[in-house]
Amino acid sequence: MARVRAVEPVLPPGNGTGTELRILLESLRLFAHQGYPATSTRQIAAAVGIRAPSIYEHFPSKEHILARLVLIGHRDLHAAFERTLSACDPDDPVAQVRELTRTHVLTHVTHPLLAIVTNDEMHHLSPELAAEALELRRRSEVMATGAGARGVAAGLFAPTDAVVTAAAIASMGVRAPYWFVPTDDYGPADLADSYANLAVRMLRPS
Amino acid sequence: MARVRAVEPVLPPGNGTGTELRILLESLRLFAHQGYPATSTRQIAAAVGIRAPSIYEHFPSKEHILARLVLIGHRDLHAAFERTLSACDPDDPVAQVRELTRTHVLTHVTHPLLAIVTNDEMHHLSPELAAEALELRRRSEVMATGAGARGVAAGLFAPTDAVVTAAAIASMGVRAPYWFVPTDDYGPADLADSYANLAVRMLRPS
DNA sequence: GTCTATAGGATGATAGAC
DNA sequence: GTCTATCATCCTATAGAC
Repeated sequence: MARVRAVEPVLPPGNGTGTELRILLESLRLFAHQGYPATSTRQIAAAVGIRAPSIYEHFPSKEHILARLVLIGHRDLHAAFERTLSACDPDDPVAQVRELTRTHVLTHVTHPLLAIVTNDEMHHLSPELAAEALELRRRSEVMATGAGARGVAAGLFAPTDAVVTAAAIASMGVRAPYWFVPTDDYGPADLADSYANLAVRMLRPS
Repeated sequence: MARVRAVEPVLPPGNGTGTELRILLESLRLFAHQGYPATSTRQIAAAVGIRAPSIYEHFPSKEHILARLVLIGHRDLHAAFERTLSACDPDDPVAQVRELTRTHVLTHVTHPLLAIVTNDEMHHLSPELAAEALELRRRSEVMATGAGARGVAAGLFAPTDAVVTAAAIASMGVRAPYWFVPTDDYGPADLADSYANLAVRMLRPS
């Protein structure tokens, strides 16, 4: 049973080179398909084309590989949220919610393996190795809920329950990598548009 | 890092008794918190209060324990969908979507550990052991999308894209067990109501 | 149905040569 | 920075006593 389609592992730019990068990419592929505990250092090494002990020249432990991938995933979303908000009219909460939702969905479906490892394997990390990613997640959540709160304050949104609606909007993007298969007719940008429209409809007074 | 709150493991009624049931319950707890590959038969046995080899009197393998839990989870949702649809006016697609969404959310938050194991650990099963659950999932999807299609045919719904909207509605319920903490003021039924209202708003012409 | 003992192999990680 | 050899431990599952 496959958890995700067999796509080539890709990371956002600027996340290592050479053997270190190849360890990250093959770990990304294996962790996404098999899960972190079911993936052995020997499997990672074989996929990279080295022996297992050589991994420890690049990472101090298997857990540190996962921690790095989880951090990359959280940094990717956080940076994208910052770019998105800074490009929005600060007095247009509807646009902010729409664009943040677009960015959330696009980030998840652009790097589906990374999204799955970041969200579904993070719980295997010790608190120490998870801390930095958790802080980035918290700050991303503040940005998203802030946009919703400004819309409520401006009378543009009237959700029955802001927390529940925010969770619903986030759920759509988080689940997308598990089922979405882009086609020539309907690509990632189309899904992002559709979900952004749904998000605004969920928040607007009925 | 916890993937889910520490709640007592519970299964729908009629899923075993005695040692077999206790193996299922402790496996449910451990699989939900640690994942299937990271949970050993010794850990399950210790939680039950027996030795590891005794498990094999009740299940032929560790994988069969997971398969049973995944099957229970899929049966639970499928049976609840059948009850829900049969209690609905066949000519009222809005009520059907509303009640199916309610049932979907309620099923997931009533048995949060089961929902997490069913959805997130199923991919560790071989195709043979996953087959029966997959068929139930397929039939549940047919029921849900059928209700949406009847609403479109009746002119009550006008989703931009029916498949994408259906995925969005399902995503809300699937993610709920990961974050929802019921309180005295806002319980599972309240969340189910909120999400059912959101689902109808997502489908109705704007 | 439960136990002890154990088979047979995989695991994460280290030591030390090159 | 990669290798071979290996440690110490854990794994699922079986054999056979009670």
